[in-house]
Amino acid sequence: MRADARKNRDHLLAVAGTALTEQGIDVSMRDIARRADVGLATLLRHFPTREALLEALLRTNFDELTARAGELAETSSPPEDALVSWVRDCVAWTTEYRGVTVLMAAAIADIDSALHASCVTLRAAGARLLTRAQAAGTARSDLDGDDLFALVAMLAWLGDQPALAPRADHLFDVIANAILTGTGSADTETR
Amino acid sequence: MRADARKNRDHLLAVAGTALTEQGIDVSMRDIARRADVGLATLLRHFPTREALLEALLRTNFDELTARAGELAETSSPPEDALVSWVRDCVAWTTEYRGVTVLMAAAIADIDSALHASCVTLRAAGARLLTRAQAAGTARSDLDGDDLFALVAMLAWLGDQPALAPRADHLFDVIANAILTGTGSADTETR
DNA sequence: ACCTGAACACCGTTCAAGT
DNA sequence: ACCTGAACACCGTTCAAGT
Repeated sequence: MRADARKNRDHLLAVAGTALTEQGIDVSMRDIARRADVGLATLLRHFPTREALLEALLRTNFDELTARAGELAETSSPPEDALVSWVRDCVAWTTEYRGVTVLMAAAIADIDSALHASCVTLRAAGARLLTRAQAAGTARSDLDGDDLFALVAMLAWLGDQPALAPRADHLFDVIANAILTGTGSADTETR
Repeated sequence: MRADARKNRDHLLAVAGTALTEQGIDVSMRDIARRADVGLATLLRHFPTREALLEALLRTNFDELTARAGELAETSSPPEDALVSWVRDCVAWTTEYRGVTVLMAAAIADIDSALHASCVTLRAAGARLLTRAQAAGTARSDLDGDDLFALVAMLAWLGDQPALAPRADHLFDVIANAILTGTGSADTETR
């Protein structure tokens, strides 16, 4: 990449970051280009879709969350605490980018989305923590990585809705509790 | 209202109904007008916003759900069964109108939304069933009408996301179970 | 190589002009 | 009273033309 292009790209990412956190995930691409004093077509040449822009912007966050899952899996703390703590981190992170949850929910099933790989990695990281807690007998045995991803998405979505957000913390506890309720009540309920 | 206007209105509602179920809640108002062979401005004069159109269209559904809550509160079936059954009905209904959940979540806090009153009524209906189950000691005591509304919204939203929908039924059971887990585990968890 | 203005097909809002 | 075309300010996509 040419030096001027690289500089342009970095500048676009910086501007996009503030625009997205301020206005939410739905800011118009035109707006971002305007803020960066750049033609719309230039922005789109660097990042052909909103997903591509987000992928570049959120890569760090995704990597951090994945790394954190790895650390938590190594520690000696109880597996169920590690799991809940990680889920909490995931949900908390999304509040920074209002509306990102819907894009992630779409990306996990869309091979062509620029966010697809990151979402799949995230799901796998969660699945490992979940399996570990299940092996210890402290998480419901009838959940898998897809379920956990969906539960995280639901909680993140909740925080995105201004009218429902006040209940987000409380319902986080309720659902975390449900995940950890153990296999006993799960068995009686699924059959 | 003049007879021709009434006829126009009914026709618009019929067309909008099929358009919304087919394409989801985000169909363009222009599209609906086109389908109805009517100017866009005419559609907007009858229904100035998307919410207004939905309010007219979904009034019947809202009324049915509210009425059903009333019936369930009267029956001799266990209060917890009534509650879960009603929540299931609510969630199932929203699958017919893809995307309606986000609008409802916004409307419950927006006095000016045409959907506000219907959402408030729905929340109250759910709260009554919840209170009844709590009085019987079969639902978590630390939930209120807002929590229940949010939980229903989360489950409805889940069904709206194609990638997550396959888990919707299973997670419905998980969350229904969490609502009914009783006050015991709730107490240990909230303090 | 990289950038950009402009044309395009869309959207919802608004209103003056028609019947 | 009720309807409507048209102008408006937006959006993301696409591409020929510039440096």
